[in-house]
Amino acid sequence: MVSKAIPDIVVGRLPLYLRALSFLAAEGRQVTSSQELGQKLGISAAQIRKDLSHFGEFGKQGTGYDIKYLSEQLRRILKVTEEHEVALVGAGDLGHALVHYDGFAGKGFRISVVFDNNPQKIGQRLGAFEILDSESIETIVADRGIEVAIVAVPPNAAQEVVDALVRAGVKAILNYAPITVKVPEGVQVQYIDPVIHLQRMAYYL
Amino acid sequence: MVSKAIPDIVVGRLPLYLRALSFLAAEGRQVTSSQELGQKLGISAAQIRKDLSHFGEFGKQGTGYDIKYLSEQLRRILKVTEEHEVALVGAGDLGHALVHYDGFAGKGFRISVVFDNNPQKIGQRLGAFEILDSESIETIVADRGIEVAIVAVPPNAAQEVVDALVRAGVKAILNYAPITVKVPEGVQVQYIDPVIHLQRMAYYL
DNA sequence: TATAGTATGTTTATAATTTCACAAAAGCCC
DNA sequence: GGGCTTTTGTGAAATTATAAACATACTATA
Repeated sequence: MVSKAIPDIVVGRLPLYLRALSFLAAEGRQVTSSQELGQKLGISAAQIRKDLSHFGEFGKQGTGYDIKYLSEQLRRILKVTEEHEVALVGAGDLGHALVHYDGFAGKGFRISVVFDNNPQKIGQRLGAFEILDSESIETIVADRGIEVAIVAVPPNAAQEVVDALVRAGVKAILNYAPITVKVPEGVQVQYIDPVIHLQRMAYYL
Repeated sequence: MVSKAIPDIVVGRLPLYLRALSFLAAEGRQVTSSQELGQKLGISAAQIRKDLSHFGEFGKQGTGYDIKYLSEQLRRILKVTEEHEVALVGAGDLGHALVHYDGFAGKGFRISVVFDNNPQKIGQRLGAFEILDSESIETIVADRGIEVAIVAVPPNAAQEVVDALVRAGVKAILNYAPITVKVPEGVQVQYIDPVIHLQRMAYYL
């Protein structure tokens, strides 16, 4: 395999493979195959092999993939071997849920600072965190070298928050606000909006 | 345009168009173009026109699209003109956030019943709802003819909950639990897992 | 050690998706 | 009204993605 640009769609599937491997590992399994993984994920075995082949050779013919080894390799490829610090902006219901979410553990991310612009909330505690003033995003996020942020604010505040995060040097933003935000080249945004998912399914009802 | 099977990927973009149109409408705009929409969404103008052409002709040459009219048409196509009742399973932090989320209003969905399996929570109130026993999912969801559900329970309970929802006749499930669940033909599942999105972005850091 | 059975990695073929390019229609302005 | 500009809807072309097919390598077993 020769190093070339990897299609986004391939990179997008790697976390799914990693997640499936984690579950197999949790069941005490040692080895799996592209066929088994594909079955679990609803993806063809050929596609999984092809996706992995972009990055190297991780399996053994006749046997399959060592779950622990492939997981390690995927974590390395995805750069989630160490935990990235994450700045959370928005200490509402969703922010509350995210701070208490235990699904980040061991997956490469750790919320390490929480901001809100509501004077009633600033200085209060949210889980283990003191809620900081959104005004200080630029300085604090930049000082700590945080590259990843989650935006969980109302839609009308989202662009403003994103702008501050970008100025602070954040390179990856997970946006729960249901608006498409503008960011400069080199900054990534992904969106989570339950309405979009529900509407996609409603078409087929 | 001739009626044929519409690619899923096209259907998947329609909610994005609808969302962008809603924002333009909220700004008081009357008319837009494929170019403007594309710019806002990061999608090419040609693709938007081609996507829409699967369903009919909604624009006017030289002018563009009437925002109100196109929104109506998209809502009709997506079957979100009326609000679908949604069953929410899981009254934890995430369930709490979803019940209080105001983003569903006018988008075609309304949470109308909440379940949990924790005896401490059953019978308590969550927002406007009394939390019902998950054991009663099958009867209550079926009786009310609910077709859409949101699963916000821990991963080890998700498959079981999904099975109950399927038996109750649910046809569309939005799953926040980070596992791929098995459902029979004809039942749709979409997933929301922040870790997947964060890991996708981490690759490019 | 030979044979049958598996499962990978890669090549080839097929399918799906996106982009391009342009005719036709509509608005605008003189 | 005529010419200019804009923007749609849509075939054709280009690109990208998926699936199929297969040679090779490894395991197990007799």
